[in-house]
Amino acid sequence: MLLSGLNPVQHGAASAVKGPILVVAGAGSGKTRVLTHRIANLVEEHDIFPSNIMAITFTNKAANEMKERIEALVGPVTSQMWVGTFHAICVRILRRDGESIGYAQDFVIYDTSDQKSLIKACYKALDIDEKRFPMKTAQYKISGAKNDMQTPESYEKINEHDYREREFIKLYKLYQDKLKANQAMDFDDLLLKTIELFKKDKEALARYQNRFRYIHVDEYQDTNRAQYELIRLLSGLHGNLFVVGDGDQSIYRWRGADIRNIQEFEKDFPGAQLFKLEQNYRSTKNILGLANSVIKHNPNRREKNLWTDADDGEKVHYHCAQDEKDEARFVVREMLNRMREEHYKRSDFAVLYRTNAQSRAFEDALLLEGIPYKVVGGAKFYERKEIKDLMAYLKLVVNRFDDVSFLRVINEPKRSIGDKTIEKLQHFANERGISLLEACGFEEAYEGISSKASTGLKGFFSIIKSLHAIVDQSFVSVIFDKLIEMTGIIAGYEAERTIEADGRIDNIYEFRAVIEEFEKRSESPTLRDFLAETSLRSDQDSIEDSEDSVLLMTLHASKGLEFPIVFLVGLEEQLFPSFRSMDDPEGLEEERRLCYVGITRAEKVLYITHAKNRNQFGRFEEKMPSCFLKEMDQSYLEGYEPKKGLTFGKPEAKPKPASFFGVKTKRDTFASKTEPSSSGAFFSAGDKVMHKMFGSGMVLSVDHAKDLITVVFDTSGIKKLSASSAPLVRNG
DNA sequence: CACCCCCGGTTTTTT
DNA sequence: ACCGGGGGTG
Repeated sequence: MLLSGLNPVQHGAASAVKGPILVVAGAGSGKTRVLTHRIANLVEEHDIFPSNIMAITFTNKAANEMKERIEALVGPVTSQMWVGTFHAICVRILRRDGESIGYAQDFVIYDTSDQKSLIKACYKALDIDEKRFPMKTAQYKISGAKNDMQTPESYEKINEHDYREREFIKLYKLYQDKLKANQAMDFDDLLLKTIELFKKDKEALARYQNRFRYIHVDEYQDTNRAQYELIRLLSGLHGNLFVVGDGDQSIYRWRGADIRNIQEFEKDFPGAQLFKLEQNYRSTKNILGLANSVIKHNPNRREKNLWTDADDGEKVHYHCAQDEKDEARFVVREMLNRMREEHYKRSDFAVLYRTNAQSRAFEDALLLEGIPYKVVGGAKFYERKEIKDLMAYLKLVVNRFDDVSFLRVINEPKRSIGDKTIEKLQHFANERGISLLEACGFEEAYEGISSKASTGLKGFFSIIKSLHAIVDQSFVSVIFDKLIEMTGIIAGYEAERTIEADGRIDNIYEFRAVIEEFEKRSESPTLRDFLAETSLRSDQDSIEDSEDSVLLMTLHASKGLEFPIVFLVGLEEQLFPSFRSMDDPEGLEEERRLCYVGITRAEKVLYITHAKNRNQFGRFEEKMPSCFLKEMDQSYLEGYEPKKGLTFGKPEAKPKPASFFGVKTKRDTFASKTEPSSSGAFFSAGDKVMHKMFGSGMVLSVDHAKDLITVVFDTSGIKKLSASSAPLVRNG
């Protein structure tokens, strides 16, 4: 009954119970359906306790959706299941059992920027020249070593005769020691430390093996060695491992994902059953045909024949634009037409690109037409300085050993504490083998430190101490409010009286709203859990289903999603495929898989565009069409005339000077002011205005330097628009 | 000794 | 956007 809606292969996969099972699931073939039905089936038909089930997903959003879909099938059974990402599940395990490997419950998680700060401190201690050995390289190498499950010790053994590696080995060792001293783990550590725990503490391993008798892994093609090892350990006793994936959609090789995991599953887990889902339920024949024609250029892939019953649909639309602005204008024009003539909603559209920097042109074009949009990832909320500062404060409240966070906020806001004071404090802490925060608790630490700086340090210490005292019995929002009050952070920004500072205040309030939302939703609304959840948020997690906005995102961020109409943009050599991947064949294959992922996100309509000229790396460059365009089977395309498409005309507009990162330079601002503005209207705060999409509203602020106007609309809320060109008129 | 302003460098993809 | 360095000020 439960499985009656499935096709025969789906049915076979979902009804299998014991042993290792591999489901090779082509794009849009209903893999989530199979996963949810299989879990529902275990509970309903085989009386497996929900608490014996674990499911590992790629994002938290996917985890929540999976729970909802299981409950829709068999009722409220998921509260005892563990459904989450690898990282979230590891945190859960380490919170309970991390003590066996020397980590207290209150360890903190370092994101990439905390990691960078720590590496910086190591550079200083080891006197490594950043110019000779860039920090980025070090960061990349450390992560690479960890993804390959190399500890500093094992890495040293392998490379002991390579003198060029000596410096890195020292760095890696010190980095790891400092993480431990700070009671912190980076993203990779979450996996490695869990493995370390299981290898060291057999009793703990047996407990988890006995509890999780049925383990599921989604997106198996993107697991790395550590993740592979982890599920091997977890499933080692009962051997019921159900993995789902598609080698053609493996796009995280650069992050350590090992495509061999899925290619060699049957070797790794003898006796595995294999199911191949090849019927696509998502896309039209034209879209699917195009996707197949691209991916077949990859050698070394498991042969697969994805097919569909769906209609041919429209041919895939190809458009060659003059430059990135023209490309964006074309895309937005098509959206407006489709909305007007075919009544598509804004949320039916997605623009997918290779690099985050490409979003700018589309944002500008959408802003101009007043179409609400959301950029997934990109300039991230949690990477804003004020948010990172607050996170650092909160981390320190939980974990007094966290020197990285201490250094970040000890002088934020200004407390007259500079390099010299820090040096003295650091010296004192080093001598005693204690953390910087702990050092603040010793009278002797203040010797030789000016009274001004001492006052600052003591004030800071007492804030953290008093918050730490209430951390276990207070709501996060209460701790947060006290923090804001005691540090005077908002008061400080208010005193600045600049638009920039006002923006920061807005962000802080938004952060507070995030906390409240967390408190309402979470089963365990502790500060510790809030910090972990926030650190492990994925970009996809921020997509809200209810919001009717056009979505802009990278191809990587689009993994697992689908949209009625997709614009796959920027198909140019050096951009997509990326210039960094061109020198190695495996890199190019991964770019091709990325292209395949992009095409197969589309349900009904797909547009593919490229620009003849593009501002890239601050230069206006002529671009060649992507090799992927040439690989596409032309019979699925419309508007692509190879000869015409391949010849270049002179760029229409005179190249403008580069403005790096899309931030408008002074020169740009000047230019835009002298150009005739479409509305010509000048607004000021308090003006009542009318907008053609958002209706009536009131101007909150105008920033001429950034050409931004902030308006609160009666029905659509607060929007930031282009001051010179948004379709706004004064109203009354 | 701390603070402030200006400038230059940095983005392929991310948990 | 953010970070760090350099140089001037208090």
